[in-house]
Amino acid sequence: MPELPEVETIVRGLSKTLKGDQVTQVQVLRKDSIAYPDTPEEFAKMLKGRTFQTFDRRGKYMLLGLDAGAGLGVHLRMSGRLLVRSPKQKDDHSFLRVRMKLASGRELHYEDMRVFGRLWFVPKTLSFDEVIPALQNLGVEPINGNLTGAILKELFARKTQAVKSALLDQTLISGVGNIYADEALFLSGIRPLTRACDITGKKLNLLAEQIDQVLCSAIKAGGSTLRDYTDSDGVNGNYQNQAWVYGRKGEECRVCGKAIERVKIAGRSAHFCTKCQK
DNA sequence: ACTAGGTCCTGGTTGC
DNA sequence: TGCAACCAGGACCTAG
Repeated sequence: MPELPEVETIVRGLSKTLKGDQVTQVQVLRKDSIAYPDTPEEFAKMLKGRTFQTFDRRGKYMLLGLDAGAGLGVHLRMSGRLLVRSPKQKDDHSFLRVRMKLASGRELHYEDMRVFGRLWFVPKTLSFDEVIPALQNLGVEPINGNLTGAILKELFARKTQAVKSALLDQTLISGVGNIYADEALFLSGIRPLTRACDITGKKLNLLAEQIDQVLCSAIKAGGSTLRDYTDSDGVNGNYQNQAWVYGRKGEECRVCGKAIERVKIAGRSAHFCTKCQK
């Protein structure tokens, strides 16, 4: 499940390999994967002939700028992948949802087992924000020092929900998902069920710092190794091997040795250490 | 205004 | 061994 670091890694990869390449043919194999325009035919027709120029990320959204003022938005959700493939490669295409043939002779594949991810074509007459309304409501980018304890204090001031749920709310903070939320809470010594508004200033400073830290470390490591995640070259990242709590239910805490607990919070699993997190 | 829960989707896991 | 039921999870929608 790609979160901010994985999306950032993919965008950086694509900017190196895809810049200047042109889409010569578009094949939509699963119409559900297209969020805009309404029909796959329109999507294919509009995207055909466009050239990739810029590569940006906002939260977990990829924003790819095309020539003639157009754009392509991509959200991978759970299991989406955006991969540059050589047509000679004998890959498993069972999850291929959109195939984009390129002038370079390569193919850009959108693969997505669970079909939760979406692609948006952004015509020159509209902005990314207009085509993908959720972009307008995204919260603060939590890396590069953007997120501070003071900001968290303001965001959490009236939030009675569990801090874990607040961290996953993309309108508060954009890009944090289940893995890094659990990891940042562990590193901050905060239990995921703590009400967001009950966390003190000092802890909020630490939490802001750890969120930034854990995301940047993952970017440096090339993103997480997850069930469904690979970068744009199809190479696995390697962060997961270092996970403190995520996916480690019943295993020993790397700090104190106590068994890692897992609970459900608002429908999401949360992993934590009862001794290290108070 | 805010929060919790259901929904989508499919391969993997669990349980009978 | 075989098969059905259940599970994971991000964002969106609805209900309370």
